Amino acid sequence: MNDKQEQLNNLRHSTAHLLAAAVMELWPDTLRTIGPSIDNGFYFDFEFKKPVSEEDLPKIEAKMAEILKTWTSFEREEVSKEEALKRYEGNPYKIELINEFSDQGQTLTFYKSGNYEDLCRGGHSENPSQDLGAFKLLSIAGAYWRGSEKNKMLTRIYGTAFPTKQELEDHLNMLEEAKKRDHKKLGKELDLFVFSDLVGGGLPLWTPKGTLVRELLDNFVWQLRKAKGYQKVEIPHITKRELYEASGHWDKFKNELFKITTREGHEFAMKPMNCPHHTQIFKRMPMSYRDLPQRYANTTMVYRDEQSGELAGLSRVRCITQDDAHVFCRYDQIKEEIGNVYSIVKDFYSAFGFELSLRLSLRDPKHPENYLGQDAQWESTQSQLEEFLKDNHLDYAEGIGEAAFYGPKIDFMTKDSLGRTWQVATIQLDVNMPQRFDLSYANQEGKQEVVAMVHAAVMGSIERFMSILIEHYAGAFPTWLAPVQVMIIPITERNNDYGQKLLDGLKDKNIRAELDTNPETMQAKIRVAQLQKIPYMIIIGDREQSADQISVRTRDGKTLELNNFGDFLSHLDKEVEAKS
RNA sequence: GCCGACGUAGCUUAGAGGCAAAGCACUUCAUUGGUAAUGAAGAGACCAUGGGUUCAAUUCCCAUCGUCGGCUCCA
Repeated sequence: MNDKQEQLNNLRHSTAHLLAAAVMELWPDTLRTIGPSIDNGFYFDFEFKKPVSEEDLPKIEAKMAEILKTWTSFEREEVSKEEALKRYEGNPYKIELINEFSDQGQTLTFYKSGNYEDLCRGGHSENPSQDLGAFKLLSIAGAYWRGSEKNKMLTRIYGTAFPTKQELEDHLNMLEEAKKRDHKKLGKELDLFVFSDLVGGGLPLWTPKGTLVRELLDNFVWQLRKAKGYQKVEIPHITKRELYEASGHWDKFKNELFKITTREGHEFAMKPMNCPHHTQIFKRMPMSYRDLPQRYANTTMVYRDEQSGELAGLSRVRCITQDDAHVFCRYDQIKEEIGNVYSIVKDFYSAFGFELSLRLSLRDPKHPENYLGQDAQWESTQSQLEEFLKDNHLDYAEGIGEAAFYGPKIDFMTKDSLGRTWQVATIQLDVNMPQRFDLSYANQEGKQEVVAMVHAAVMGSIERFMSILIEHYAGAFPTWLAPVQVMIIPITERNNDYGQKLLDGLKDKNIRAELDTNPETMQAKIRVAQLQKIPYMIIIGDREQSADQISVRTRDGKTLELNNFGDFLSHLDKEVEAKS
């Protein structure tokens, strides 16, 4: 962490103290817990005796400003366990922390400014009354004590703080801007997907335009995969319970499965993932070492019974379209296959100018019961992924406990418009499923050996990828992805026939074009096309028609320097080919 | 699932214990224009659903469903 970041964290942590001080003055019977700095600000968790609401935030902010005047420093004080416990009589949260810290042999410290002091390990602004002040309380939310749903739910107040008012204002403006690119809002405005109360929450319905974009994306992934020797497979969306008992999914995820009982009483489930189905395709006949790798690609929906409170637009749904693939290979082929997947992922995301961060998702050694297989297996698969990352000089973070229950992963993450991180692509190395399903091949000596399985998704969930893509482009898709690429706008009805001729010409070249013959002004038609973020508008009046020419406006409001229809077609061709 | 906020026309929103409003979109008529909204008229609402309080509930209360922001979970 650099100095600047540390100073910012200190500033925010100090502002969190200030928040707690204000709350304690306003409602003295409140129980304080903890208040760290976070990515874009800070929070503080309280147990209020009387509920507070967002309407109270201005009042708290005013109190904070008042108290701040008296804060000239943060004074550190070392305190004995007994003394610390005495200061927090009646606050079980602080008592729990104090006992825990002192059991670990930590020195207990308090930090005091003005009349407010709090148990705290430090990291504060040196001159609070000068440095603090550019802060804003943002929202109120519930949060479990210490992040466990077994614990009591506390009230969390989120806020943000910056060194200057200007930076605070810029940040708040950014949040406003982000709301405008919210995929839920744009999805409606651009007519990409809808939800229906009758169909149910978390089950998006895709409109013609949205479906088109999904298909274009999936085709792009397929082009990249095809070049690496993948083959398409297809599977049913339900299966007998026994398949998941064999895979281990039933044990681990039975509560999240949509279950079906047939009229004869047999138990089926909607598939929540595809790997077990794919194993049965591999298993259809004896395989030789010469047959490997078998690379199966399958874009298909999976269904998971997510808790209702977790659903969020397209980011978290109950039916997920995965662009899934499974590679069954020999152990000596693992490295190359992982390299192939990585190269597909890289090519795919760079076409959109996405920044990806990588995470090596490892198992949590403290909870072996959450994972299949033996320690030695995990050490081997984890180190293979790590080696791959190092060999390719890739920056990554380690995610302990982020592995799948059957194997470690390399996860690719990106952010939405509000800066929330989401996982998109994933590469998973799995030696457990092949054992469980007895997936083997005959080696050169004719002996049976177990295969390794590489699970790979490029977009991950198409729904989630769409949400991020919509926000990334603020709805203005690049031309190759735009549902409507060209809108033809005749200035008067006299020009409609000429417009139709141009439309036919565009359709002949497989360009997605429409003709706006509404009896509106040209300005109004331009506005509609503009709001739909259509990349190109062909505007034609008597002038263009008589000269057999066109005038082309882009959605940036510029006019293209060409007026020959043929020139425009080759301009489009080049742009779509370049995929940018 | 948990905490909190919110559900009014296709969309965005106003409203108040006593006949439910506006803009956009839609339909019709007029207008035929030069790079982000031509004008007029019309139609469109079980005010999320189910209970309760009240002479009277879209408004107040309770429950359910849904959405949003978090928390938890995420193969």
